[in-house]
Amino acid sequence: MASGESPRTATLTDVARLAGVSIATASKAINGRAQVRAETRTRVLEAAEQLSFAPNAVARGLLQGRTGTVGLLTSDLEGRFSIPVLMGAEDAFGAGQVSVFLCDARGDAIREQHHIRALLSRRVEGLIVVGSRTDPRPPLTGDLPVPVVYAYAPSENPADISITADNVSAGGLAIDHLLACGRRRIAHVTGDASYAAAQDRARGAERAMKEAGMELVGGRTFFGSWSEGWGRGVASMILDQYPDVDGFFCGSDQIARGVLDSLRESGKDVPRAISVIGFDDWQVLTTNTRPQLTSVDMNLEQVGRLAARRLFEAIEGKAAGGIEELPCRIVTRESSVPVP
Amino acid sequence: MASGESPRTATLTDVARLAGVSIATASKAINGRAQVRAETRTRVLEAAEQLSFAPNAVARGLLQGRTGTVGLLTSDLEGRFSIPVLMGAEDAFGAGQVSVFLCDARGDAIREQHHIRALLSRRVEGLIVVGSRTDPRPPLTGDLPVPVVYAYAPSENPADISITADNVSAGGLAIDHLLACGRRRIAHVTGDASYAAAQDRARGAERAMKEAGMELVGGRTFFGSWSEGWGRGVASMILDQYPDVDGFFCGSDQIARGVLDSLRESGKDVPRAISVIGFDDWQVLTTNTRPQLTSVDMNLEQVGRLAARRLFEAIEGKAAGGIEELPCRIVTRESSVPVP
DNA sequence: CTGAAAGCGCTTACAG
DNA sequence: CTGAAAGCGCTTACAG
Repeated sequence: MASGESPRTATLTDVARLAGVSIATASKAINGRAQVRAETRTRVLEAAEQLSFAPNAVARGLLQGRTGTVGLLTSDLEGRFSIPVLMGAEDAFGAGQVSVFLCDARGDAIREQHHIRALLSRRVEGLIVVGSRTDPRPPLTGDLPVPVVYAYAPSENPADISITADNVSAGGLAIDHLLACGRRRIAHVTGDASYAAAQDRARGAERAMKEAGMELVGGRTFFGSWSEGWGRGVASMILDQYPDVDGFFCGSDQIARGVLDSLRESGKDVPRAISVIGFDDWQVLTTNTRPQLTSVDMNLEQVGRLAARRLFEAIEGKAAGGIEELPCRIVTRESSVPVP
Repeated sequence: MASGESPRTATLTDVARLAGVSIATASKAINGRAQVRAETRTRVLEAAEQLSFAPNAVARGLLQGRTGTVGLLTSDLEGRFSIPVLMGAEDAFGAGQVSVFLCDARGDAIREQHHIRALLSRRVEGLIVVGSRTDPRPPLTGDLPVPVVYAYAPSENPADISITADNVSAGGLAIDHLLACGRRRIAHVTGDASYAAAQDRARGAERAMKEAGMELVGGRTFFGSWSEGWGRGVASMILDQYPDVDGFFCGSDQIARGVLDSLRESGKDVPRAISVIGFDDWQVLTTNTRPQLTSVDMNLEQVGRLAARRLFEAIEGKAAGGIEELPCRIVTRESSVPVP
C-alpha cells in the first residue's frame, strides 16, 4: 500500500514474453483486433493481468500522432467565474478520454507564453483559454499549430472560436422576471462600468424596460463597484430619492446582498413591498440572505462544456469561428416571490 | 492569427535537412551539447528558428523514461478548500518544468479509479490527491507504480505522505488572539461535529482556555452547522444565556457572519464590547462584514506548494512518509481590534 | 492466425 | 566535430 520499490512498470514485451507470443500479436490481442485466435487472446490477457500491464499511452500517441491531451489555460484559478467553466470543460473532456493539462497564467502574459510553449512541446491537440471577465481579450499570439477556443472571455478576433454567456439577454430576463412579479418602478444597480458584463446587462435591462413601455428608476443604470458596500449605499440613496421603487435588479449577488441589508434596515419588506434579483447565483450569498436571493445563473459549466465540444470539433477539422453566447437562466428564490 | 491549416509541425528531421546535418548533430546543437562546431550550431539553430521547431517532449520523454508530468486528483473543483491547494501545487510544478494533469473525481470512487488508470497510462511520475475535508481519507488502492502525496485531506495510512493544516494549533491561536484583545468570556461556536476540522479547532481552543486558567462560555463548544443561520441563532441564544460574553471564536467565516449580524441586531458593539474572529479567511465574507472580520488563514496555497515539493522528493526517491501539519495564521481586521 | 519489420521523434553511446 | 545505429514502447501493413 505504501509506495514501495517499483518493480519497473510492465511493458508489452514483458506481456508477450510471458504469454509466449510476439509483441505484434500481444498488441493485437490487447487492442481487440480481430485476427487473433481466442485461446491466444486469453493467454495474452491473462499475462497482461498478471503483470498489471497498462499500455503506455505516450508511446501509442507518438505512433499515432495524437496525444489525447489538451491544455486548459486560465488567467486566475481563484476566480469564481473561471472555476465553473473549467469544471465543465474538464468534465466534458474526461468523458471523452482526453486528459487535461491545467495551467494558471495568473494574469501574466509572460507566464502565459511560457505555458503555451510547454503545452505545445507536449503536443496538446488544442487549447482552451478561460478568462474571468467577458471583455474580449487579445488572442494568443504566434500562430499556433493547434486550434484554440476562448471560454467566458471571448477573443478580440471575431474569426476565433469563442464561447461566453449572453449577458445582454440576461439583463432582459431579469427585468422580465421583475415585471412578471408585478413590479413597475425598477432600479438597476450594478458594478464597475468598465466591465463589459456590467454594460451588457444594463443594455439588456434598459431595452426590456423600453419594450414594456417604461424606464428604469432614475432614468438610468447605477454603475458603481462589485461590492456589498456599494449595494448598501446606492440602495439607501435610491430609497430616499425614489421612495416608490418596488424592484431592484442587481448586477451581482454581492451588490444584491448589500441592497437587501439596506432594505432590511430601512424596514422595507422583501418580497412583499420590493422584489430583488441578483446575478451570478453564487450559493454562499444567495442562500444565506434574508430572504434568500433570486439570481441569474450564467450556466458557466455549460460554457465550459460547449467550449470542450467546439475544441473537439476544431481538432477534427470541423472548425467554425465566431462567438457563441449561451443563454442564462433565472433561479427563483424568496426575494422575488410575487405577492398578491 | 486564425488557426489556419497547419503545415505539419516541424520535426528534428526537417531541421537537420534544412541545416544540412544529421539529426544526431541537430539534436546535439539544439540541446547545447558541447561537441558541436559553433558555426554548425548556428546553422542548426537558424533552421530550427525558421521552421519554428519545438522539440517533441513526448518523444523525448519516451526515450528518457520520464514524462515530466504529474496528476492532480481532486474530489471537488468547486470546493473553496481544494482550489487554493491546487493553485499552490500548480504554481510549484509550473516553476519546475512539470506539467499538471487535472482530474476531478467529483467525489465518486469509480471516477477516481478511472482517472487514475488514465493518468498511469499517460505515465505521470506522481500523484497529488487533494481533498476538501481534513478527515483522513482511504488511501488510493491497488499499489501504484508512482508516489502519491495527499493534500489537505490526509491519508488514513500514516505511512503515506500527507500534508494538511494544523487545525488544533489554529484553535489555540484564535483563542490566544482573543485573550490578547483582553477578552475573558469567550464562546466557541462552530460547524458540524462530524468534521475533523471542527473537532480539532475545538480541541485547540479548549486547551488554550485551560492553559489560561479559564474555560469556554457554557463550558463547552457549540457545534452546529457551517452556516450563517446557525451563527445567527446560536449567537442570540448565547447572548441571552450568557450576557457577559465578550468574545466569539467562530469555526468558519460563514458562521462568523451570522454571529456578527446577530450581534449587530442586538445592538452589541463589535469590537468595543465583543470581539469576533472567524475561520478560513474567505475574502468575500471577511471584507464585506461590518466591521470587517478577523479570521484564521490556513495557508492552503502553502499546503499545495509543500505537497508538490514532497512529491518531487518522493519521485527522486527521497520519500519520507508521515503527516505534516502546516501552521495557520491570524489575519487581523476590525472585528477584533483591542479597545482600551 | 502469427510474427518480422518498419517507423513515430527523439537521444545517446560509439565509430570515424 | 560529425553521423550511422540502436532503441524508448508501441502499432500497423505485409508476408507467411
